[in-house]
Amino acid sequence: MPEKITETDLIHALSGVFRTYGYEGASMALISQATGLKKSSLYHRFPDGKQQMARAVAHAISGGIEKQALAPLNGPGSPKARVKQAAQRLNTFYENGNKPCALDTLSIAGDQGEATLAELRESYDALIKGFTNIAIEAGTKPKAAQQRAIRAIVLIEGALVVTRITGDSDSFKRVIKELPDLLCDA
Amino acid sequence: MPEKITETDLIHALSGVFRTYGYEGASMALISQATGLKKSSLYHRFPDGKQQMARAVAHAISGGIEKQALAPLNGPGSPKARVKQAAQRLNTFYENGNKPCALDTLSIAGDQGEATLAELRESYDALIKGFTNIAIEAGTKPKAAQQRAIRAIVLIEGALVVTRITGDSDSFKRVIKELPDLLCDA
DNA sequence: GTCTATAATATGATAGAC
DNA sequence: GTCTATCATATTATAGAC
Repeated sequence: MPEKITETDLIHALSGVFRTYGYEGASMALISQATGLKKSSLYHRFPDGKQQMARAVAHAISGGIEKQALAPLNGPGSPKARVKQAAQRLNTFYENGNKPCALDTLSIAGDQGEATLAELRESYDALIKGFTNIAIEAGTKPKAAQQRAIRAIVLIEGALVVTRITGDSDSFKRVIKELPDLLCDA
Repeated sequence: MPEKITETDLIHALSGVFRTYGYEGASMALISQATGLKKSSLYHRFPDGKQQMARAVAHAISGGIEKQALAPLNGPGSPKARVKQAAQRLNTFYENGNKPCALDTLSIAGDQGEATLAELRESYDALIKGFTNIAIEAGTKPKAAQQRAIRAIVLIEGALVVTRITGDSDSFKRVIKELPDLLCDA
């Protein structure tokens, strides 16, 4: 008797496929393989098909960034120590730079739909917000703090692209390492 | 009577489609529309089909980066002034940050083939080489110069991703503006 | 909730006329 | 060199059994 796969595991598997192959590259065949569910079962869970799956992934990521990756930013310790912890979680989330970011691969022109793109923008905003606040707390003026936050995301996304091209995750490791100073130093 | 479209125009149109939609998203229908050639005509020019088209685009870009975008780096003027000119050409090439980079969209997992990926890596190497040399000429030690070059590419690629997500090209403009100092300052 | 089977369409690719 | 017409396959999606 087939068991019901949990929503969490399902979204995680979907996330892996969409992040790795992008929206157009993530065929139902690949998705079926990655989730262990037949196509018809996937349509039972997501009646609107691939677009709804991508939307769910983007939504889960936007929530996960706030509640998982950036959680340490609101915890105890100095701002720099908290950024260090968040950076480590980001490092895990991106598998040392070897797993693409959905903000990149899912935002490429295609049929993913405006709702998914809106969710991606929310993820971006959540990151900006988290990074900006910690930079402010570390003593940077709001406007400059936001510039630092944007710069942090630019560096993360760029390093992930470079890692994908070169196969060398050094630049990503470097960005993760520099993140605390980038956001908190005077 | 149908005229023969030039190789240059053809590659340029192909480049636009692949950069915008990625390899999987660049369907033959889209390619046909963008080039003005029917699918069979495209197969006449590229007997190996889509993979060969992507390869040709990646190859043209790797050549174009050296001979077009980075040409000012070997011209007259101070290192910083030369970088400024190259940055302007890159700004044009990326259409103020609104056109994706092939290194990003064409490197996403799919059927593009190893040859295309190898060409992308050559493009990356050409950029690294050009940026590293000018940084050395500006007085930076080779090892540090290469780190600056990598950082420059990370920033460019990251800013293009952020611009695609937000629709705001400010971060890309900023990177273009900062490029001379980034590569040449002490 | 998952499955097998099937449908309708889009896809990459080819044959042959002009 | 480009075209129309066609092919085989892969694609997204649905119907209905268990």
